[in-house]
Amino acid sequence: MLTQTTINGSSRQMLGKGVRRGPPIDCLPSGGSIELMAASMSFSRNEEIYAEGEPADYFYQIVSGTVRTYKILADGRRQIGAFYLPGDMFGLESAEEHAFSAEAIADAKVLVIKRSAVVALAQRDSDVAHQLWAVTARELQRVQEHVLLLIKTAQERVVGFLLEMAERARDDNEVELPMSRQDIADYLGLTIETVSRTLTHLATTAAIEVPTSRRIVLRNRAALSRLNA
Amino acid sequence: MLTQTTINGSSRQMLGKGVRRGPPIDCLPSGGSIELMAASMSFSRNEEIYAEGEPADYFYQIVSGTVRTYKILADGRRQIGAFYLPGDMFGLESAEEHAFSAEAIADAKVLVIKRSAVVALAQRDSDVAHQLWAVTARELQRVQEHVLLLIKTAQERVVGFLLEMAERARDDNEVELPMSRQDIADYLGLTIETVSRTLTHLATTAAIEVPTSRRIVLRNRAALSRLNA
DNA sequence: CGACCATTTGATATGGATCAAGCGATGTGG
DNA sequence: CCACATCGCTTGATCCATATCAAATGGTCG
Repeated sequence: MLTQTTINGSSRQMLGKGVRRGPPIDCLPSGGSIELMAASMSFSRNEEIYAEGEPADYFYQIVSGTVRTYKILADGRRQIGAFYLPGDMFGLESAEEHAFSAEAIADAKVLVIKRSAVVALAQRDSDVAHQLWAVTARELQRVQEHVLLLIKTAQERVVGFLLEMAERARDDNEVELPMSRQDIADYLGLTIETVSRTLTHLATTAAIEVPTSRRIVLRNRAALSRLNA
Repeated sequence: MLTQTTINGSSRQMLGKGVRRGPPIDCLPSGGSIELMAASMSFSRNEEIYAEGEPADYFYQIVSGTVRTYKILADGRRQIGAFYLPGDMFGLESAEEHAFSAEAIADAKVLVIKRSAVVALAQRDSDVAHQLWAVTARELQRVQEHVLLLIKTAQERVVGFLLEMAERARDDNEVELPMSRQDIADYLGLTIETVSRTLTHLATTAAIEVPTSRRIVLRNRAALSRLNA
């Protein structure tokens, strides 16, 4: 369990769009396996899934749509921690409370699992425990790569982002971006203008093609990899 | 087990300074608890503990000294991932192989535990499994805070670094820095000059005092916190 | 004492931010 | 169905924080 396939196979009982801040009711049969405890929830564009500082009582896995996690700094700057795509799990970052807020970027369907149930199951089933650890370790690795992105030049960051998204996409030469330029900028620690200019520049050098602002075709992987430092 | 106190209490069998790349021999009694499986190793200043890409067969915990983990980018830039102080565990970041290299900053004594032994124990003992997860989750949180540092201004980064170090020190108003300015710069994604100038500036404004280059006294926490954004 | 290394300080250059305006797509009301 | 407002994105001009290049200072060890 806790893997994409297993959990994905269990979607049922939509709690319905528009249910906000209302974590799933405990009305599901608490069978012996995790999937029986998962509830599906839907969130519309820009709807909050949870807020920073809230008790982290649930784990989440994306069924469809995209989610961003973020933090607002004291001076209003927003840092996006991650983008989560279908199959990705999120919300298990912290201990007692969420370190980041989470919002749907586009309408999203999400599986929600009670944290305590998973933890309890993990206590009995060492496989579950191991997977819990593995998911967290993978997330750790992702954040470490994010750190490496943030020390690079603007061009390297944008290229790194495109390559990352391409890797996660079906066709890894064409990326459909669910997020806005502002989201990308806040993820990369750049301004929207710099992101835009960089994309334009990459298109000028024929490394990429931008048929529509949300769709990017990687034309020259070699060149991009080179620019990735 | 896996906690600082338990493991710390078990240091024995120094494999000796100068043993390089030689993970501990499996000569220790593999009793039922982790501490019986821990070997102590010593590393001198700048000595490599493990390299990026090596199989991650061991977990480490610092007994004394300081360790830095880092990555060298293609163009020679070095990014420091973390500084580990006595009591801290490291090396459990990744799955199969180390994502970062690790070096002793100052002569260090480190407890080394076979990864497979811990994992095996975790399979039987759910407490161990839970702690394994907890340590990884805490590390994840630390890296997330590092990300937040990296999007800030130079002054905010330096102040954030000082506050972080102060928090980890005994006397949280006086910090003894085991690492060089270059290490700090590579941790913060700045140049050595900018770090130096920023410290000088903070000293000028009486927020800190720098009796020697490796010792920093926090004079005005309120001012520092304000500068931390 | 003299050499070496870490750190600081100074002068200048530059990448990306900021401020500002234009453009194209999408949607809304008349 | 068209006029217009809105929103997301791009493009342009200028500014500034930090990098870069260079040199001076200070501390440590043989």
